[in-house]
Amino acid sequence: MYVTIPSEFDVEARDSALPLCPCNLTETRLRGGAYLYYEGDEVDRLYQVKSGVLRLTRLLEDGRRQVIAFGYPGDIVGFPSNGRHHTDCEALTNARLQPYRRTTLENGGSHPQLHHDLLQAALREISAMQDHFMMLGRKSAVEKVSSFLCVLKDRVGKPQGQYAQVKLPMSRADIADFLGLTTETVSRTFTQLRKSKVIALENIHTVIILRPDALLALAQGDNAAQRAQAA
Amino acid sequence: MYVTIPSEFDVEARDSALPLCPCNLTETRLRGGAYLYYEGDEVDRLYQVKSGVLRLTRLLEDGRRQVIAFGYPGDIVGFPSNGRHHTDCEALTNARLQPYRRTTLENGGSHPQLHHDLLQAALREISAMQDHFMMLGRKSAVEKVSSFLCVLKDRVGKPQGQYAQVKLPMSRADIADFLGLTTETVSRTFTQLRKSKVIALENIHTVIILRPDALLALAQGDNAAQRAQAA
DNA sequence: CGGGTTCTTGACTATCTTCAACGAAAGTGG
DNA sequence: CCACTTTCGTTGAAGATAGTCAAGAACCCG
Repeated sequence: MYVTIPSEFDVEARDSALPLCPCNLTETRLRGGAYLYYEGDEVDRLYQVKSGVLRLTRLLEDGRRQVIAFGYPGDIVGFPSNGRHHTDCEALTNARLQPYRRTTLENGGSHPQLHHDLLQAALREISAMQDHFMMLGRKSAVEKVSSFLCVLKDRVGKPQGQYAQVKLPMSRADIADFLGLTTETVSRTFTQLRKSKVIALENIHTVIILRPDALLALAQGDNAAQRAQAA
Repeated sequence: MYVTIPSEFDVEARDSALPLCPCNLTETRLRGGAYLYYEGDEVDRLYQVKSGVLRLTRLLEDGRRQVIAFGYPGDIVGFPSNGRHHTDCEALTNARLQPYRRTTLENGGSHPQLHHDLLQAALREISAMQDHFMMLGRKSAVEKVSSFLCVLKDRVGKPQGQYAQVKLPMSRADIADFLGLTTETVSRTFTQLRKSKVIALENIHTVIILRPDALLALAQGDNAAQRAQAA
């Protein structure tokens, strides 16, 4: 999952559910905290998340970390480059995964439909990552955090009374490393959104979206919304 | 082209030259300043850059811009998502391009080898973009600019006496929008590198790399290098 | 319950941006 | 070809945003 602003051109083709799966392999299960693969590992399988949440990370020698993506249900993780994984992948919660052979992606073979679908998933991945560039390069802390919550609301928000509830299985540090911020800034931004009644925190890992419209405005850098909120 | 730190795992498979091309279509030529496609256009062809430099951009409603990538010789641009382009693409210089049919990427058809190569290019694109995330999210201005120059030196640097020369066909604003900075910061960082004799500017669009080792150290956030340079 | 981790908050600082001015370069039209 | 205009790049000063360092609170887990 990347933080993408659904563009006008995608409205048609939103993959709301999980397609794929004329399955050749049986489901993989992973416990929260377990690693699915490490950077440098030879790629044997790709996986589509069926339930649970994964976290893909890369490290710099000096310890700086970037969370590349979170893997939510429907997402496909493990695309190879030169046959290898280029991130670490950890399960943040218990997770169920549908594996696909790397050869199905790369050669197709006996599964032309699946081959095609995996390729399309890779292409959508490229486009989604481009959106994420915009976020990392050009958005403020408030915009980043608000965008993040908006995307999660749309993808995995659950109705909770008249509001939407979003569970955050990842730590503040994970969110920070995903958005290019520090944990302190993420924490402060949550506080700020909470104080301005845009969200509420049911507990540390559960957010209630009180004013989705305001959150969206903040996500898109609406300056009026920023000022109203500061007051 | 993204700013990627060539990882230890890629050393094997560096595609130094341009492979591909068991060509089905004839070369396209583009004048500097001309657009190859716009965001939202239906994708008909992908293109491999044979000469010249392209610039891929996305815009936000409020005018903020992100340069997604520069297309240098060997790079492939125009990967579709849901059949459409998700960036604008402009030629920064006159350019020659090898077109490939979108159907060759998506269906293969009569060109299985080409189909495979295009797919591999898409997968390498994903990995390179992941590197670039790290840059946008976690690097300082000096690290970003130094990394950028290092990558260009390795990809398109020309020997100039005992030094390497790098041409920058793009504007400072393009570099800034690529690295997530402002033009002022890019300009100041160039000045800083110039004053510390790591680089020299032959003219505004031509950089001489005087101390590649120092540049690399700065690119990787070597703090000793930073301090030495500040002094 | 206790110890360790994670989250929040505060005070301070650094980095980068913003705003503004100026000079250099490049494009335009007589 | 030269003057004029416009764009682009550089520099300075001031300000804002996010980062750092540090401490305390909340949470988690055995």
